[in-house]
Amino acid sequence: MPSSPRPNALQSLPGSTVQYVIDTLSTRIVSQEYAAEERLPSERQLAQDLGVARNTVREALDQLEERGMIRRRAGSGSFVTYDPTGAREAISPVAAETGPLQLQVMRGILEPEMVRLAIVNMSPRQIDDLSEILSKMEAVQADATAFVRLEEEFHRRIAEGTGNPLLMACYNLVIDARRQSFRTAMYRRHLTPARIAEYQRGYNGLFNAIAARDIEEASEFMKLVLIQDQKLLLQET
Amino acid sequence: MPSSPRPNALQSLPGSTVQYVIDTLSTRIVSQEYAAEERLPSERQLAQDLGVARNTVREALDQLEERGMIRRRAGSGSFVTYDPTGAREAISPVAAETGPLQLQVMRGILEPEMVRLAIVNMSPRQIDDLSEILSKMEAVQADATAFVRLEEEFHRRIAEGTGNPLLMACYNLVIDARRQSFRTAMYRRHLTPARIAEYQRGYNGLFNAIAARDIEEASEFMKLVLIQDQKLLLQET
DNA sequence: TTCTGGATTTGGTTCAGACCAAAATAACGG
DNA sequence: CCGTTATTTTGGTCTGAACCAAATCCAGAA
Repeated sequence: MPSSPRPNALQSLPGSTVQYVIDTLSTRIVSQEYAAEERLPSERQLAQDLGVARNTVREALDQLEERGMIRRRAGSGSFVTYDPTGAREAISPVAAETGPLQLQVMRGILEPEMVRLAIVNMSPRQIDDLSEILSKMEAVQADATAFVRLEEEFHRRIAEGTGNPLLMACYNLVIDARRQSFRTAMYRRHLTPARIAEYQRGYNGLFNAIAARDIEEASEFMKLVLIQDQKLLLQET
Repeated sequence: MPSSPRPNALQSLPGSTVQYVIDTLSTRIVSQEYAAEERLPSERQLAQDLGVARNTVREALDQLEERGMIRRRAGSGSFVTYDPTGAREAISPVAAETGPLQLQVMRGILEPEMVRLAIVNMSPRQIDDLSEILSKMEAVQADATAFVRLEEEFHRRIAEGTGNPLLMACYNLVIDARRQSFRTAMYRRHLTPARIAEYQRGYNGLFNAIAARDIEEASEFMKLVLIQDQKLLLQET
């Protein structure tokens, strides 16, 4: 019985059948028929329900995944990652497929060298700007989200301080991935006031080293912050 | 008759069979086995030649199309749109404003670490592919442009070997900048056959170190190639 | 020769089925 | 009650086949 539960989708539409599945599913997601962060039916189930082949469902899910509406885990299922209520920022495809560990690896490569370059290139004015960011960071008590935003800005300023456009472009990708990681992995859960204070000490030391143009010290502090991030990462199961 | 011209691809590799087709075709394109702007064999033909299903060939072509290496016209065929001479490729804004020195700095940061990661992540198949590129590089006598293209492909494969999408994305920016730099600075002026031979020795050592999974050795060879590039750079006024 | 119309080739889409590997779940033994 | 093992579920990949529509090719008519 391969007949036709579905009226007809084989007409007129651009890339018709797959598009039909995409439209159907994305509508259900946006309308929260499939709630955020919850599982949607298995591919085989969807194929049967919609009266199409599993292949077709897969292709539709591929595109939804690229759009950042769902996330898939082999053996587990497909999950909605679309938050209709919240700030909907476009996530780059790279960020989406970068895991927390891969992010840490990349940061471990870039950041220590980046701060070295920044130190020998930053103008006093840029350092002043940095200190302003630091002040705001030190004012934060418990607002994890605000703190992470400021961290991001702090890092971005350091990248700018290198004066290397290629490095800045690369680091922007890293920042995107980091923001994405923060959203999905829910760092904030573990970013307690005590830990924030710990980070503040790290960044304070980092800034002082930069202001003093102490390259090795700054590089070490940069690694320290990275290690703190890693600890936070390991807190999660 | 559907048997196996190709040894076996059904093992272990991440997305293996499709990847095999992608690698095979992109290598042929880069090495100009399929000349620029010319037709490549039909999907059905390729499927038969490579011993895979047409579906698989299609998926590979999809990705090559996304990379901008080919263009397809229904009823007509698939055509190479990759110009190894670099005549009219869109240069990213970053590449445009990145200087040769800044490029070298960035490569110095990324490449030695990249090859480390690649060594512990590359599958034997990926290493085989790498050796194939190397062979083509060693066959080059005096064609500087072709050699640089192959270098680029060699590096790209190493970046892919890390399995880190974020790193790959970053390194793609580096490659763009490098290509741009090559065009403007006219490396080829100084890329004499003698120097090409020098590079070939460097890459040969690099590959052997990778194949032997000798991390430190590989990292050193990677730096060596970089230094050779720097020398070439200094030749220019 | 030129034009026209069908046959052929080529990419585009969908289907149905098979097998794999990772994850989750159930069953079992301590 | 917990830990371990077997089973099932789920996404991931590949195959082979069929049909469509756009381009192209080619033979026959004007």
